[in-house]
Amino acid sequence: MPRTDPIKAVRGVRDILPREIPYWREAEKAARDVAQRFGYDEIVTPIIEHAELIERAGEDTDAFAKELYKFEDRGGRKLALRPEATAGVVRAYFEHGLNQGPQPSRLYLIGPMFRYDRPQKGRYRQFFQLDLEVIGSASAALDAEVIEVARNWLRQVRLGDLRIELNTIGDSRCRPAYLELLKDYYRPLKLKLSPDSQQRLERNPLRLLDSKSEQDVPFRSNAPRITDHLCADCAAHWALVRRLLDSAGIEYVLNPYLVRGLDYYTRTVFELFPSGSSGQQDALGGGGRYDGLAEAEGWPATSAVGFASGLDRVTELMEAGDKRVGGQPAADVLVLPDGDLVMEAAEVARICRTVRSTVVDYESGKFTSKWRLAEKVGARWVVLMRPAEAAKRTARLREVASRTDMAVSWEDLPGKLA
RNA sequence: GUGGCUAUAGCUCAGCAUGGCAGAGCACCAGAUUGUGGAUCUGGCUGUCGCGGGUUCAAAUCCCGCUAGCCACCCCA
Repeated sequence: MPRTDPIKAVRGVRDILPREIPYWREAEKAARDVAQRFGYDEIVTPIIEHAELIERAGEDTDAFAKELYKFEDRGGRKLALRPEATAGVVRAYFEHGLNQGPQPSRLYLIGPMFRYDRPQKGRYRQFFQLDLEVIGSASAALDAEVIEVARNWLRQVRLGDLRIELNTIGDSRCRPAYLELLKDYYRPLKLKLSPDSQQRLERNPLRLLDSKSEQDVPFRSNAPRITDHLCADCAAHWALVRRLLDSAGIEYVLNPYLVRGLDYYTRTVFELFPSGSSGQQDALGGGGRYDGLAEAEGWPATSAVGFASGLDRVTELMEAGDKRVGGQPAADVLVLPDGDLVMEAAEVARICRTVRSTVVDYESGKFTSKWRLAEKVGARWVVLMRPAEAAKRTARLREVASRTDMAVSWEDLPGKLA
């Protein structure tokens, strides 16, 4: 028989091992707690959507062209694995008439997203996001609220030491004129720009502002700023968002070079970073207002604002910052039979389990060395069973920390352990 | 998608330049010892050396291809 290769995980996806699970649980619980306190309802949408739903949002960006998991199902439908939550949530909002209820709808979603990207640490092809969306209101107060929810969540998972970067990118009334100004500024400099930026100049000039290339950086400080060219409504909105954040005691830094990749974004954009970091790939999350998306997807024009955060990175930082040694105990009680006491040990474990989590070490082996296992399991008590005692339905109960040791009848174990 | 680095035991890695018996620490298993305990000592197990091909008497080592991970870029909806 030829040997077959063992089948490994698909490129770019990963297993979340038991050691990491407590952080995921904690992050999710904190998200639900905070979201619910602000009146957000959970929504679950499918992982697969019509490819067109996703593609409408950003037709000619690289991201959608190259990084979308796209396939045909057996019925010939062109489908995609969702690369983000917003498009699906907005679809569901209209499709099920949430737009007919009280406005706005405050929604949150936790789940896996998929992008066919070249993998790196913290960048997986399947990754998990917490997503918040407030659909059906243009109020600046909601821009600030979403930021506050995001910040409170990160605080609750001990990542509250944040730098919140904030900017506005105008709307369909004032941005086109600004983009022309920006192009006019950069065109004479074109040959001095990086090759990437030369390409972006006509197609997506906003991205020149957040280029990381050393060639490009010197020119941007003299570039026109959107904040000097906002229409009256956008300027008022922008001022109000900042006032609301100020009065909420939320600190932020204005970053005139913070932009978002897609056209449907309007007005407020923001990103949250751990305070120490500077790299853009360290972002814990980001979001903004997207008053143009609903219309791009064929629904009535509807204002909305949202936030998304990668749970993979958040849980990674939670774990890195966790001073506690060792994991959660897997069980409180370890039953340790000495010799052939399988039936008896199972019965004693069943008794202990009425009050405490309990495991039995059924493996035969040197009795004395089994103490190590008690430590590894994190047990607080060990129940020692020897044949002579077992015959009388008694055992020795030892408390690991205090090293106390007493003879106990099986029936008294729950009382002692409680 | 582009460029670079890497892949050897469950984990962290040495060995590779200059081809010649597959190694260490940790972990695991067993034994001894410590008042039945985390320490110490002794012994042991664990390898398609990422995969495939080539060169060679001989390949973990050199060459080519592939796969995967990591770093930077790109992207970040």
